[in-house]
Amino acid sequence: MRQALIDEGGFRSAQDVYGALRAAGHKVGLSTVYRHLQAFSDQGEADVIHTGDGETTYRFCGDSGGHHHHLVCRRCGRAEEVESRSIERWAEETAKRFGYTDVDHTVEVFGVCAACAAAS
Amino acid sequence: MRQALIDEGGFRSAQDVYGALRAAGHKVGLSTVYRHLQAFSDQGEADVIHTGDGETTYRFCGDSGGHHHHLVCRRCGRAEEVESRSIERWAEETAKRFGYTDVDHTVEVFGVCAACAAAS
DNA sequence: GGTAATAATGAACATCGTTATCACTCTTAG
DNA sequence: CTAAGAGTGATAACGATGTTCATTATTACC
Repeated sequence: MRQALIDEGGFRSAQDVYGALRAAGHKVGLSTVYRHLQAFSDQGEADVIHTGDGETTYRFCGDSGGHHHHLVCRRCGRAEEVESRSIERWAEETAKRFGYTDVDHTVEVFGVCAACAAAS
Repeated sequence: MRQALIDEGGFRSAQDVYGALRAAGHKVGLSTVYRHLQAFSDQGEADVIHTGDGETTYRFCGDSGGHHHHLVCRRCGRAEEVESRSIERWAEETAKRFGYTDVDHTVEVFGVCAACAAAS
């Protein structure tokens, strides 16, 4: 199961993973997929991105615990882990300037990867 | 209706707006609220943020068309419009470095505003 | 090995936000 | 006044996710 998500490589929705597993012949329930995906996310083993259309997508992430963001291909879901100290600093500083505390932030960059661009 | 969203001040879900209108005595349907909110968003009159728990929140935004991000209070929904040329530059540059095109990005900062922090 | 306790599973159902239907009303043009 | 068109809202439909619970797999202990 863990392997399934790893194999997918990019950000995938629960239903995607479920479909892939079923297609591969595994008899697995949707509930189980959701459960595991959430567990992975809770343990920091997987990164989560909420797409604009209400889907939650997961991706196995080696750098557990490390704070980072993603550059995601909106066609195939492939993602690069990116990091920027300056972004973190900017967020902190901006929040402080307006008197906000307990700060958190989401930063995701979407685009079309070279492979997908070539394919079209 | 437009006024209702303006009055709310911060990011509010369709259901919130619906509730506020009903509470104010207006007889309005949920469908209509959704329709208008989406229309505002389409016309760029309102900004949209998808919260982590699958809700879509809207906020009336003066700076129509201008690209900006938000510093949002996760308690009361109040929001400050923030802007950072450096963030835009970083996103562009990062995408280019990995060969991604047709780039877009979401940047939202969440925290607890001074008022809400004081209230607790 | 055998057995009891425990955890994991998955089918069906519940929920929640959102969207589509469609009859009805309100407005506008003639 | 009347007919056409737009807007409205109650309700049903929908898709993603969460929960329930009986069944199955696993582990611990004898």
